[in-house]
Amino acid sequence: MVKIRKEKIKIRRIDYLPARQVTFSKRRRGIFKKAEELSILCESEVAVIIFSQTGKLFDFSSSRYRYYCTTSHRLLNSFVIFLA
Amino acid sequence: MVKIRKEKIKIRRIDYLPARQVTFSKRRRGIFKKAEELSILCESEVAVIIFSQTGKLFDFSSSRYRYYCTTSHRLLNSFVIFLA
DNA sequence: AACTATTTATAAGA
DNA sequence: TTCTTATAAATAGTT
Repeated sequence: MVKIRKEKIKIRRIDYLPARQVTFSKRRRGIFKKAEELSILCESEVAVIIFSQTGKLFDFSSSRYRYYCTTSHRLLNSFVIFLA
Repeated sequence: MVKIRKEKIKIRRIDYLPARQVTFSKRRRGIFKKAEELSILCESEVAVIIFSQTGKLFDFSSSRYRYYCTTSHRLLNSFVIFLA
């Protein structure tokens, strides 16, 4: 039996770590999907860069161009370049 | 009277320019909203970079760090940097 | 990972 | 560009 959500969630930090991790995973996939759809529907270039709280990098790019995304974990430093 | 959508849209290029522009505007806002929500809910850093078909840059970043996003319109060249 | 009621996004119009 | 509204899609909470 599935317990039902009765009201909208508040957009604030999810304190409980396991729930936060699950939401991170679900919504990250959601954004990447939206990004890909936008790029196809509107023939545009879309890139998404996400750092988890632990500094892990997740990225998506629709680019047909040369594309580079990297991170130095310790420095939480990243960059993305598109080149036509 | 609002005409009703009867079925799901296909994810393919929208040929009719005005419709493509409207969709671009709506979905761009949607992604930025999702990006902000993810960053708050999961205390993560999220950046989104979008080029319209005409090369105009739209960007969002949740970063609390130093952040830079730029484009050379003519070259369709962009980069983003996060620095902790 | 799967389920599902509810919320949210959004396509087509106005 | 903003508002409307019905439908599609995302997703929170749980299993």
